[in-house]
Amino acid sequence: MNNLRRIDLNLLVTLHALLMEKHVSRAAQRLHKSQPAVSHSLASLRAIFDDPLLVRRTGKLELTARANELLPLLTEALHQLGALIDLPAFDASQAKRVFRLAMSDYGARVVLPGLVRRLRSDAPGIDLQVSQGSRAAMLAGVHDGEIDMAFGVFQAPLSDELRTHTLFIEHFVCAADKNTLPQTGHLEKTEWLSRPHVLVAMQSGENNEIENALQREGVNRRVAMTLPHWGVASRVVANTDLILTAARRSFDLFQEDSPLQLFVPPYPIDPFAFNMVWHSRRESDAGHNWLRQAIIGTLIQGEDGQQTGG
Amino acid sequence: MNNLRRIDLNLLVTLHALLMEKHVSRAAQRLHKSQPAVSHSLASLRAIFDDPLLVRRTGKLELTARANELLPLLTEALHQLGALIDLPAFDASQAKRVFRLAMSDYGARVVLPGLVRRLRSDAPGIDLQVSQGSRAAMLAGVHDGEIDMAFGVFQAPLSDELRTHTLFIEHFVCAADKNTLPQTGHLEKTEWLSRPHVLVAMQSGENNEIENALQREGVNRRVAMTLPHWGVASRVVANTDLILTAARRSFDLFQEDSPLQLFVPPYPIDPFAFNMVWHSRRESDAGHNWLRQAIIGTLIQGEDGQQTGG
DNA sequence: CTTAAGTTATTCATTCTACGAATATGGAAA
DNA sequence: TTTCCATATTCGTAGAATGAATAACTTAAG
Repeated sequence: MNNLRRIDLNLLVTLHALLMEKHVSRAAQRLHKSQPAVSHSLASLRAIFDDPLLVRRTGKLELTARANELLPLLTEALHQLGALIDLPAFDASQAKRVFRLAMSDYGARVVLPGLVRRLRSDAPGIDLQVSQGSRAAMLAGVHDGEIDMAFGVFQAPLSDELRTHTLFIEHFVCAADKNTLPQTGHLEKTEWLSRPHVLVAMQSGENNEIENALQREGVNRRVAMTLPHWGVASRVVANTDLILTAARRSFDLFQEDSPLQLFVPPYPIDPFAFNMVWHSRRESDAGHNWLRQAIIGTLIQGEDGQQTGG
Repeated sequence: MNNLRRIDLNLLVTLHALLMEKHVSRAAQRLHKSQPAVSHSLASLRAIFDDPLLVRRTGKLELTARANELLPLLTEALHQLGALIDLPAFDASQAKRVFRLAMSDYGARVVLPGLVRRLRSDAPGIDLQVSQGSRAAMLAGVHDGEIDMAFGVFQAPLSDELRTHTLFIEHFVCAADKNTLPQTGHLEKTEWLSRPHVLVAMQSGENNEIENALQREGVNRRVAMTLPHWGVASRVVANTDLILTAARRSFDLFQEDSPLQLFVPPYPIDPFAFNMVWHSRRESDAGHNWLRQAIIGTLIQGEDGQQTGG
């Protein structure tokens, strides 16, 4: 494909006209050019392909073997380019269609509010069907076409047919009742470890970046409570000495009168990439593209509004 | 495809570089152009596609939905064009391959001598396997891929997947022993009808242009002998009062000391088109193309050497 | 808020080249 | 040969692509 840089692609359009017409003057007419111009192009093409391409035979011009070989390939390729150029732009406001998304409740919390607002205003005809499943199940669904897009934490090297886009990098923050914290608004390692903790886990036994981080440091914390509901977790902490360490975006941020105080964990916890995954066959699906773009857009817009101090 | 004329296709190469790099300056570098040049191209592309294509987002350029939609299609189409350009020319002298041809003995008589000579000198590695069959069987063979090319008299509208090329238009001539003909060297209608005739027919009951012509005129001739062997037929006529009416090219022309005299039939007989037929899927097969071209070439070259006076 | 760094857009003078008018050349037919 | 028709060539020119310089943005840092 590098060689495309070396030649003038417009010559190929002229070549196509020439091979179809088998007549320089008529090809020129068809191209709205002069006969000498097309003759020039033909000379260039002959040099490029190192073949006469058109030869006189009993008065008429006929295709050489090489030209015969080129014609069908050329026709096909140019048709593709032609289709590309007047590909109609996707009109989201008129689109009527259902997309099937798969995500955890955390994903839903992060992705859906902004997206749904966007859909209602810009694409009222687009509906969503959200399902939930294990990472493997979601990927299988995407692969089989039962799911249009999956969201979550997926390890980078997926199947060749799957495409990934990192929507954002998520960090962990801690939350505790304001009244239980010192003036500084955060806890040092020892104080942090001495308090009881709440763990939010979709599935028990799933990869847990928090425990990994503590293990690396050679310390232990007491998990007084485990639950799978992000939204409930932050409410549980209020008016207790419990500490919740969870993905930043799982908190209702900037909530007035919140009894909770957020702070950076005293032990560094690996952030994780939250990804969107789809099948490569959907790459050229205008609607699918639009939705992906919309999701990316709403998440970036939401970024500012959800920014914490750190 | 008409719209391809309206835009500069080279812009699409630039577009591809831009979408791949997501970076104007790097795209320029990849294309060995300056940054302003690519920026200009980007402006043109934005006008053409009526879409920003690349937008700033947290510092980096990102693809719009439209661009995302275009990228895979564009990549595909440009790959095709790239492959087209450095398609290696077919090297007949090195080619090693077998072609399966189907033709009648008349076809063999006309096509093979010149073709085989050409193959031995220019493409010694190309072998031929010639088979014979009814018209329908030959066409079926071509259709199913068991036969690479078929030769014969085929009615114009064949299957959509089949391609036809008329190799030449064949006329009928008469032959008789020189000693049985008047000084003029030819026979008038009554004399011609009064003599016994030889009919060459591949299959009895096949379309017969000669009898058709006579029937149109409302006359009848006596066929004293029918045989399917073109080569033998002309030898049979020598030293008899028989008249042979057959395709011009079936005679060994310009044969010295031939006892036969050729002359134009007194009744006009419809000429027929002798065609080559192949499957459209072979259109872009370099070797197949070369052979077709070789066949056309040898038949045209042979044309002069076989020309009779009329 | 200001400055600095990095990137894209714009301007404009220059260079190139694709273009077409005129014409030469070639090939087939009469 | 001449005539006709089609392609190739020549060459001056108009218009487009190009890039140096620079403006305008955007983000990040001080």
